[in-house]
Amino acid sequence: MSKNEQLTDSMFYIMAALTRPRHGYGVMSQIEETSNGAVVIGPASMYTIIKKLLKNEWIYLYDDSDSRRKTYLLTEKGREVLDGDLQVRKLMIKLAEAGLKEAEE
Amino acid sequence: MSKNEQLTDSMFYIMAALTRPRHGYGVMSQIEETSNGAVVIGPASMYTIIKKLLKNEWIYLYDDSDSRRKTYLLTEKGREVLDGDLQVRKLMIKLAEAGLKEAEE
DNA sequence: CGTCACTATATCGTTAAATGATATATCTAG
DNA sequence: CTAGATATATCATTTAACGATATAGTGACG
Repeated sequence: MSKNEQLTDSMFYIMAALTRPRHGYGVMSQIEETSNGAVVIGPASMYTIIKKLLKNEWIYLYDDSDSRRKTYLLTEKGREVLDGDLQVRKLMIKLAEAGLKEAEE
Repeated sequence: MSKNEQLTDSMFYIMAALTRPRHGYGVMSQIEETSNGAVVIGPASMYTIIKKLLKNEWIYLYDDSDSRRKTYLLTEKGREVLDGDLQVRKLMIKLAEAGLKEAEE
Protein backbone atom coordinates (compact mmCIF):
# COMPACT_ATOMS: atom_id res chain seq x y z
CA MET A 1 0.00 0.00 0.00
CA SER A 2 1.92 2.99 -1.23
CA LYS A 3 1.06 6.44 0.05
CA ASN A 4 -1.40 7.34 -2.63
CA GLU A 5 -0.82 10.73 -4.18
CA GLN A 6 -4.34 11.71 -5.09
CA LEU A 7 -4.65 13.29 -8.51
CA THR A 8 -7.02 16.08 -9.44
CA ASP A 9 -9.55 15.38 -12.17
CA SER A 10 -7.64 17.34 -14.75
CA MET A 11 -4.35 15.67 -13.90
CA PHE A 12 -6.02 12.29 -14.09
CA TYR A 13 -7.56 13.01 -17.48
CA ILE A 14 -4.33 14.30 -18.92
CA MET A 15 -2.28 11.43 -17.55
CA ALA A 16 -4.84 8.93 -18.83
CA ALA A 17 -4.36 10.40 -22.29
CA LEU A 18 -0.59 10.26 -21.95
CA THR A 19 -0.47 6.48 -21.65
CA ARG A 20 0.41 6.93 -25.31
CA PRO A 21 2.68 9.62 -26.73
CA ARG A 22 0.64 12.72 -27.41
CA HIS A 23 1.19 16.43 -27.65
CA GLY A 24 -0.69 18.99 -25.55
CA TYR A 25 -3.17 20.04 -28.17
CA GLY A 26 -3.88 16.42 -29.00
CA VAL A 27 -4.57 15.66 -25.37
CA MET A 28 -7.04 18.53 -25.21
CA SER A 29 -8.89 17.26 -28.26
CA GLN A 30 -8.88 13.67 -27.10
CA ILE A 31 -10.31 14.48 -23.68
CA GLU A 32 -13.05 16.56 -25.25
CA GLU A 33 -13.89 13.76 -27.69
CA THR A 34 -13.75 10.91 -25.20
CA SER A 35 -16.04 12.75 -22.80
CA ASN A 36 -18.40 13.81 -25.59
CA GLY A 37 -17.69 17.43 -24.84
CA ALA A 38 -18.44 17.12 -21.12
CA VAL A 39 -14.82 17.70 -20.11
CA VAL A 40 -13.03 20.59 -21.74
CA ILE A 41 -9.52 21.50 -20.69
CA GLY A 42 -8.37 24.77 -22.22
CA PRO A 43 -4.79 25.66 -23.09
CA ALA A 44 -4.19 27.54 -19.86
CA SER A 45 -5.01 24.54 -17.71
CA MET A 46 -3.33 22.17 -20.13
CA TYR A 47 0.10 23.74 -20.14
CA THR A 48 -0.04 24.64 -16.46
CA ILE A 49 -0.66 21.01 -15.61
CA ILE A 50 1.88 19.64 -18.08
CA LYS A 51 4.47 21.78 -16.36
CA LYS A 52 3.54 20.30 -13.01
CA LEU A 53 3.53 16.74 -14.29
CA LEU A 54 7.00 17.24 -15.73
CA LYS A 55 8.22 18.64 -12.42
CA ASN A 56 6.85 15.57 -10.62
CA GLU A 57 8.46 13.32 -13.22
CA TRP A 58 5.15 11.63 -13.96
CA ILE A 59 5.56 12.47 -17.65
CA TYR A 60 8.57 13.27 -19.78
CA LEU A 61 9.24 14.98 -23.08
CA TYR A 62 9.02 12.06 -25.46
CA ASP A 63 9.68 13.80 -28.75
CA ASP A 64 10.78 17.30 -29.62
CA SER A 65 11.93 16.78 -33.21
CA ASP A 66 8.92 18.49 -34.75
CA SER A 67 9.30 22.19 -34.08
CA ARG A 68 5.57 22.63 -33.72
CA ARG A 69 4.69 19.63 -31.59
CA LYS A 70 6.03 18.45 -28.27
CA THR A 71 4.91 14.96 -27.43
CA TYR A 72 4.86 13.68 -23.88
CA LEU A 73 4.53 10.25 -22.32
CA LEU A 74 4.01 8.83 -18.85
CA THR A 75 7.09 7.75 -16.94
CA GLU A 76 7.08 4.46 -15.05
CA LYS A 77 6.45 6.44 -11.88
CA GLY A 78 3.61 8.22 -13.65
CA ARG A 79 2.00 4.94 -14.67
CA GLU A 80 2.12 3.74 -11.09
CA VAL A 81 0.55 6.93 -9.79
CA LEU A 82 -2.15 6.78 -12.46
CA ASP A 83 -2.87 3.16 -11.71
CA GLY A 84 -3.13 3.81 -7.98
CA ASP A 85 -5.44 6.73 -8.55
CA LEU A 86 -7.52 4.65 -10.93
CA GLN A 87 -8.19 2.06 -8.24
CA VAL A 88 -9.41 4.74 -5.83
CA ARG A 89 -11.62 6.26 -8.51
CA LYS A 90 -13.17 2.90 -9.27
CA LEU A 91 -13.95 2.36 -5.60
CA MET A 92 -15.63 5.73 -5.34
CA ILE A 93 -17.63 5.11 -8.47
CA LYS A 94 -18.88 1.85 -7.02
CA LEU A 95 -19.95 3.74 -3.93
CA ALA A 96 -21.85 6.30 -6.00
CA GLU A 97 -23.46 3.67 -8.19
CA ALA A 98 -24.55 1.59 -5.23
CA GLY A 99 -26.04 4.65 -3.60
CA LEU A 100 -27.91 5.79 -6.68
CA LYS A 101 -29.25 2.29 -7.32
CA GLU A 102 -30.53 1.86 -3.77
CA ALA A 103 -32.39 5.13 -3.94
CA GLU A 104 -34.34 3.91 -6.95
CA GLU A 105 -37.12 2.27 -4.95
CA MET B 1 -28.00 15.89 -23.22
CA SER B 2 -28.08 18.31 -20.34
CA LYS B 3 -25.31 20.83 -19.89
CA ASN B 4 -23.14 18.74 -17.64
CA GLU B 5 -21.98 20.55 -14.56
CA GLN B 6 -18.67 18.86 -13.90
CA LEU B 7 -18.11 18.12 -10.24
CA THR B 8 -14.81 18.30 -8.45
CA ASP B 9 -13.50 15.10 -6.88
CA SER B 10 -14.43 16.19 -3.37
CA MET B 11 -17.91 17.24 -4.41
CA PHE B 12 -18.37 13.93 -6.17
CA TYR B 13 -17.23 11.91 -3.17
CA ILE B 14 -19.42 13.83 -0.77
CA MET B 15 -22.46 13.63 -3.03
CA ALA B 16 -21.88 9.92 -3.55
CA ALA B 17 -22.00 9.48 0.21
CA LEU B 18 -25.16 11.57 0.46
CA THR B 19 -27.24 9.19 -1.63
CA ARG B 20 -28.26 8.14 1.89
CA PRO B 21 -28.90 10.50 4.78
CA ARG B 22 -25.64 11.20 6.55
CA HIS B 23 -24.14 13.92 8.65
CA GLY B 24 -20.91 15.71 7.81
CA TYR B 25 -18.65 13.81 10.14
CA GLY B 26 -20.14 10.52 8.97
CA VAL B 27 -19.46 11.46 5.36
CA MET B 28 -15.82 12.17 6.22
CA SER B 29 -15.43 8.79 7.92
CA GLN B 30 -17.21 6.92 5.18
CA ILE B 31 -15.09 8.40 2.40
CA GLU B 32 -11.93 7.58 4.31
CA GLU B 33 -13.09 4.00 4.89
CA THR B 34 -14.38 3.36 1.39
CA SER B 35 -11.15 4.58 -0.13
CA ASN B 36 -9.05 2.67 2.40
CA GLY B 37 -7.57 5.88 3.64
CA ALA B 38 -6.54 7.13 0.20
CA VAL B 39 -9.07 9.97 0.20
CA VAL B 40 -9.24 12.10 3.31
CA ILE B 41 -11.49 15.14 3.42
CA GLY B 42 -10.91 17.23 6.51
CA PRO B 43 -13.53 19.30 8.28
CA ALA B 44 -12.56 22.53 6.55
CA SER B 45 -13.17 21.07 3.11
CA MET B 46 -16.21 19.16 4.28
CA TYR B 47 -18.19 22.06 5.63
CA THR B 48 -17.08 24.44 2.90
CA ILE B 49 -18.37 22.01 0.30
CA ILE B 50 -21.59 21.20 2.16
CA LYS B 51 -22.34 24.91 2.17
CA LYS B 52 -21.83 25.05 -1.57
CA LEU B 53 -23.95 21.98 -2.23
CA LEU B 54 -26.77 23.47 -0.18
CA LYS B 55 -26.54 26.71 -2.12
CA ASN B 56 -26.76 24.78 -5.40
CA GLU B 57 -29.70 22.82 -4.01
CA TRP B 58 -27.97 19.53 -4.75
CA ILE B 59 -28.42 18.47 -1.11
CA TYR B 60 -30.81 19.59 1.61
CA LEU B 61 -30.93 19.47 5.38
CA TYR B 62 -32.68 16.17 5.95
CA ASP B 63 -32.79 16.07 9.73
CA ASP B 64 -31.94 18.62 12.37
CA SER B 65 -33.71 17.09 15.37
CA ASP B 66 -30.48 15.91 17.02
CA SER B 67 -28.74 18.98 18.33
CA ARG B 68 -25.32 17.49 17.59
CA ARG B 69 -25.90 16.02 14.16
CA LYS B 70 -27.15 17.57 10.99
CA THR B 71 -27.98 14.98 8.36
CA TYR B 72 -28.12 15.84 4.69
CA LEU B 73 -29.47 14.09 1.63
CA LEU B 74 -29.27 14.57 -2.14
CA THR B 75 -32.12 16.40 -3.80
CA GLU B 76 -33.60 15.09 -7.04
CA LYS B 77 -31.54 17.70 -8.87
CA GLY B 78 -28.49 16.50 -6.96
CA ARG B 79 -29.07 12.90 -7.97
CA GLU B 80 -29.29 13.94 -11.60
CA VAL B 81 -26.07 15.92 -11.40
CA LEU B 82 -24.31 13.05 -9.64
CA ASP B 83 -25.55 10.56 -12.18
CA GLY B 84 -24.42 12.72 -15.10
CA ASP B 85 -21.02 13.19 -13.57
CA LEU B 86 -20.76 9.48 -12.89
CA GLN B 87 -21.19 8.69 -16.57
CA VAL B 88 -18.37 11.03 -17.52
CA ARG B 89 -16.11 9.55 -14.85
CA LYS B 90 -16.79 6.05 -16.07
CA LEU B 91 -15.84 7.07 -19.59
CA MET B 92 -12.59 8.59 -18.42
CA ILE B 93 -11.77 5.52 -16.38
CA LYS B 94 -12.25 3.36 -19.42
CA LEU B 95 -9.83 5.58 -21.29
CA ALA B 96 -7.23 5.29 -18.56
CA GLU B 97 -7.66 1.53 -18.24
CA ALA B 98 -7.40 1.00 -21.95
CA GLY B 99 -4.25 3.10 -22.06
CA LEU B 100 -2.60 1.34 -19.16
CA LYS B 101 -3.44 -2.07 -20.54
CA GLU B 102 -2.03 -1.29 -23.99
CA ALA B 103 1.23 -0.14 -22.49
CA GLU B 104 1.70 -3.51 -20.80
CA GLU B 105 3.46 -5.10 -23.75
C1' DC C 1 -1.29 35.82 -52.30
C1' DG C 2 -4.31 37.14 -48.78
C1' DT C 3 -7.08 35.92 -45.18
C1' DC C 4 -9.70 32.77 -42.44
C1' DA C 5 -10.01 28.76 -39.61
C1' DC C 6 -7.34 25.42 -37.41
C1' DT C 7 -3.29 23.63 -35.12
C1' DA C 8 0.04 24.38 -31.47
C1' DT C 9 2.41 26.26 -27.46
C1' DA C 10 2.77 29.61 -23.85
C1' DT C 11 2.09 33.08 -20.00
C1' DC C 12 -0.25 36.54 -17.04
C1' DG C 13 -3.50 37.82 -13.84
C1' DT C 14 -7.55 36.45 -11.67
C1' DT C 15 -11.01 33.48 -9.81
C1' DA C 16 -12.28 29.38 -7.54
C1' DA C 17 -11.34 25.35 -4.72
C1' DA C 18 -9.25 23.00 -1.00
C1' DT C 19 -6.86 22.95 3.23
C1' DG C 20 -4.21 23.84 7.85
C1' DA C 21 -4.98 25.73 11.96
C1' DT C 22 -7.90 26.63 15.26
C1' DA C 23 -12.12 26.99 18.15
C1' DT C 24 -16.08 25.19 20.51
C1' DA C 25 -18.95 21.71 22.59
C1' DT C 26 -20.75 17.09 23.66
C1' DC C 27 -20.25 12.33 24.52
C1' DT C 28 -17.83 7.98 26.16
C1' DA C 29 -14.60 5.18 28.72
C1' DG C 30 -11.31 4.46 32.10
C1' DC D 1 -12.06 14.34 35.65
C1' DT D 2 -9.73 14.01 31.79
C1' DA D 3 -8.36 12.09 27.32
C1' DG D 4 -9.93 10.77 22.94
C1' DA D 5 -13.56 10.49 19.80
C1' DT D 6 -17.60 12.77 17.84
C1' DA D 7 -19.46 16.85 15.64
C1' DT D 8 -19.78 21.42 13.53
C1' DA D 9 -17.76 25.71 12.14
C1' DT D 10 -14.75 29.62 10.37
C1' DC D 11 -10.59 32.24 9.04
C1' DA D 12 -6.64 32.90 6.51
C1' DT D 13 -3.72 30.88 3.37
C1' DT D 14 -2.24 27.92 -0.21
C1' DT D 15 -3.01 25.54 -4.34
C1' DA D 16 -5.36 24.63 -8.62
C1' DA D 17 -7.88 25.98 -12.62
C1' DC D 18 -9.15 29.15 -15.97
C1' DG D 19 -10.26 33.40 -19.14
C1' DA D 20 -7.95 36.31 -21.87
C1' DT D 21 -4.50 37.03 -24.69
C1' DA D 22 -0.26 36.48 -27.58
C1' DT D 23 2.48 34.28 -31.08
C1' DA D 24 3.25 31.52 -35.04
C1' DG D 25 2.90 27.82 -38.49
C1' DT D 26 -0.35 25.22 -41.65
C1' DG D 27 -4.09 24.30 -45.05
C1' DA D 28 -7.73 25.56 -48.07
C1' DC D 29 -10.25 28.44 -50.85
C1' DG D 30 -11.21 32.07 -54.02
